[in-house]
Amino acid sequence: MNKSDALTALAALAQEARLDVFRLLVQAGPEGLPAGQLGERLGLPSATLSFHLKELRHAGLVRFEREGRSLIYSAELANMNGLLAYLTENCCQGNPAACGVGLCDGTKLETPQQRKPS
Amino acid sequence: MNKSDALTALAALAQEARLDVFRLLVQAGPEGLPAGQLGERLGLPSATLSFHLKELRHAGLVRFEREGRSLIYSAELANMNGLLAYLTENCCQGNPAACGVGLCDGTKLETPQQRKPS
DNA sequence: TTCATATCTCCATTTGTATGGAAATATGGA
DNA sequence: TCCATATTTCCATACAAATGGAGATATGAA
Repeated sequence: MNKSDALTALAALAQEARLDVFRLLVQAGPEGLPAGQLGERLGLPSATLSFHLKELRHAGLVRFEREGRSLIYSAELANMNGLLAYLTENCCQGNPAACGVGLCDGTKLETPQQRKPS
Repeated sequence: MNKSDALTALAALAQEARLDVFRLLVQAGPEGLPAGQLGERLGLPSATLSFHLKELRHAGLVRFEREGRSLIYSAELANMNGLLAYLTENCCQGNPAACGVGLCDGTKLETPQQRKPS
């Protein structure tokens, strides 16, 4: 995952309809869901849904395959993971053990350095 | 993490300067970095940097504390983790073991359902 | 071939975001 | 008190993204 891909993916997810669609597909898993069902569940007009699905595709976050008259969309989990890894890369000066692997929470550090919220 | 917070955080990260700033702070860890050093390392004019830091703050992704004349910014790692958790919530029909915990890659599924990319 | 279904593309309108110079504010030192 | 430093706020300009109706396209069934 490079910076440009990460930016495209983040921009794709930074939109309510697309975030909803993506999370629904993540939850659906590799089986995926047909476009029509996505639109129905989320209450999106077809033109709007199609626009957002295209954005998600261009961002590499979903794929589709045709099945009869339906297009079955599913999440690109590997790319999602690449994005998460990009965000957390070298967390805490490359000392991931210091703040928890994968989900870095800083709580295990010896000097928690408490700070007031801004 | 609710949807609205997730959207705000994603929108904040979907911008090159802010993504750079945030990753630098994630890497710096709880010690953080002064605003000036961020601007210097990333080549951002002060007004531009300040604008982006404000966005990141409002999104709950960074905090700051004053130290003399400098403002020391650091990443809100707990909120970052909340965002990642929100994205991967109920991955693969709530069967996280099926696709790897934390970083869900789908490779461990019994029926990988290979699909052509779109 | 003709029709119904599923989805997409086109496009005009509306809305929101990024940029950076200039001036304002806050802190600490002389 | 006055100045230098660090950072912010103000603001005009420029650019990008979301929406959804109408019509186009693709598939399968009769």
